[in-house]
Amino acid sequence: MVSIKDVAEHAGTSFKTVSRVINNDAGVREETRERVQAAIDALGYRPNSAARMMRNQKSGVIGFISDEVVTQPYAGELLLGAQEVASEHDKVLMVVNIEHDRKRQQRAIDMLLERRVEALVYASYYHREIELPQEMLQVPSVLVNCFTTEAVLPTFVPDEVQAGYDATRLLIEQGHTRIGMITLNPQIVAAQKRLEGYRRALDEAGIAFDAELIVRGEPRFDEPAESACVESAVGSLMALDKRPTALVCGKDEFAMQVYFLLARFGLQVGRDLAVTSFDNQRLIAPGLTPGLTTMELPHLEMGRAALRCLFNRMDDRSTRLIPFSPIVRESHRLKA
Amino acid sequence: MVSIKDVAEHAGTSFKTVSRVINNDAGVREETRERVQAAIDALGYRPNSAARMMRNQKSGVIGFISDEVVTQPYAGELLLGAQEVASEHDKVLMVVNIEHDRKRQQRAIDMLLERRVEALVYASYYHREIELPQEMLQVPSVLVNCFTTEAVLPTFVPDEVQAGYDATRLLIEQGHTRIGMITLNPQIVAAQKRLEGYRRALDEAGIAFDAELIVRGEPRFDEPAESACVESAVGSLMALDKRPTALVCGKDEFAMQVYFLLARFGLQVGRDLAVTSFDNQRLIAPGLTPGLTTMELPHLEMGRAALRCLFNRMDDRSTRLIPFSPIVRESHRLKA
DNA sequence: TCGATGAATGACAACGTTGTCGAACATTAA
DNA sequence: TTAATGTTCGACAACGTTGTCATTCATCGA
Repeated sequence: MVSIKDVAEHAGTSFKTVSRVINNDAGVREETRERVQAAIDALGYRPNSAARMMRNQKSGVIGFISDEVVTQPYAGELLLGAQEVASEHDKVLMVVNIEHDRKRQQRAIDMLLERRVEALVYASYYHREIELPQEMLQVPSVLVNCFTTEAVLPTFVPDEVQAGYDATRLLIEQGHTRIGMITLNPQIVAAQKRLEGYRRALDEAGIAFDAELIVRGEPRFDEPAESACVESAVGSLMALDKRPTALVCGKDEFAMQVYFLLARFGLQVGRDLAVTSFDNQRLIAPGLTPGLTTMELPHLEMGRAALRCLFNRMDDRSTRLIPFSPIVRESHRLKA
Repeated sequence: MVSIKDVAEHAGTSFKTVSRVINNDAGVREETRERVQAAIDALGYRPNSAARMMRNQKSGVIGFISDEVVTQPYAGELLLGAQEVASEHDKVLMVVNIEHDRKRQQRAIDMLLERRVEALVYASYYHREIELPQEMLQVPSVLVNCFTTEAVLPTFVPDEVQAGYDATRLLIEQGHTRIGMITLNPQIVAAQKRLEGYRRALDEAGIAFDAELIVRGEPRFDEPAESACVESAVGSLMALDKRPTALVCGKDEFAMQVYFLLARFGLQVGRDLAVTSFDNQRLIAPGLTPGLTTMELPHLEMGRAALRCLFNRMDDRSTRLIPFSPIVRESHRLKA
């Protein structure tokens, strides 16, 4: 590889002068600068970042550890937001997908620390508690879409309670009082907190909570995977004496299935049942008829916020709740 | 940061001996090795990869340039396959999303070359022709899911013709002879080649091609975005004197809409119309009833194959067609 | 003509590592 | 005992860069 010395020889200067030129340092005669620049272009010289890193003791790299952010639909936005802010600060992300694997996680962290990352981001694709790799305390770090029992790092998570509240409010405002909910696996944070938001919205509106209206759309971690879960959930709601007139779905996939399942009862979303949901999956939500009103997870914004935090050195250990965006289409209101 | 010299001092040896220990070089007395190891652990020493890179003239990094692989649903699998093979060879990927932006692309390439990547991967999220950044010829490179007019690099793309053929075959084998097709934007490769495969399957089965059965599900690049495109496509198919009994959909999203739209005509997928499609979007295909039979894009395999090619130094400029996987569910056959 | 001043440039060390070579020491054979 | 051999270890240079300091050279005022 061509080095600063080769350029110097070609330009007939000392290599230090070349260094000055590539760093735009003052104190180089214009004529010399041009001569050096010509040599750089002629030889196709590129500064060696490894050498720079050694001198400057800075890598310019931020480590991004994710369980499966990259492979999960829409969650990649998180990465996108992070990349955007990083590159504004002339940093690059080094992304490693560890796939929930302990060994890979350790290897990833070792590798990143050996590369002298200036900071670490740990991102989960779904909101959950994690066991913090202790090495993360050695460099400025943030958690995104995940958290630890005791808050030891700046943490950015979606505001699930608010989202549950908003999704329910949209229906209440349309006059509904019998509002069903198809929940996610109750062991995950989103399921619990969104239900909490749902109850808060009912309370506030003076609507009594009815446990019959809460049904599960997916199995618990310890239960066998079951494809018909949403089907039986919808079935049990429809079997009620007083059927719900509106439904909050735990995710857009549930909503999609609801659109289909309703047909069995001669019902239609948007005519007989109002629906809201969570995620705003681009593949599903806009393509349904009527378009699905859904709460979009703030992935992009979490990615951005986390990196801004790193650059602002706000290592205050606090947990920031990032709001969902309501994507209002038609499914939450009924047409006569 | 603690260096090899600090460790040496702590262990009472020369720093060269420490180097030998961390590299597992022969010729270190067991007792010395243990003493050094203890010092390493005590000080929390980690080798500085920048210094190693300088000495060894190797970065251990492979650059991965993508337009939007990360943000697009399922296409992240491509990245996953690449990462898998890379890490088998003790290399790390440095991923940069350039979002179809010329400047970002240039910045990304400069950055990667300055970091002395050992190879470059250029991946597009949808199969298309690209303009090759000339700098890619400076290091071993491969193209994934994209290609150049003149083949100058090893290229890995999905076998669209075969997929079109297979998707159609599945229906022909069920006895269908009136097979409609909802195509993607005809300006993209997938649309053209899959249609070619469709025609080949018909020819082979002795079924006459009928242009009326080919309708467009999405606008061309130069047309305004239109959400009702699939709707009118299905409408025109249903208005035919001889309606098709089977349908090949350009993507799972089309299929999803078809499931809904059919209801307007009192028809049902799986009873009145057999359907196949492309992509196997995890969010959609398994959740439809009946389950959608669809051709899965070989993203994972393309990622793997591309990196294997890099490691095998097979820079033969040839184009490798990677086969789709037929994901057979129920939608391609009709129940009485 | 001289020293003083400032601008332009170069010599050198250092960053942390590994390859090369030689030195020190122990062991073996004669 | 001596020489030969092998084992263990350290001194030194080099990788490509930038910061520090010194040197060269032209210019200027006295």
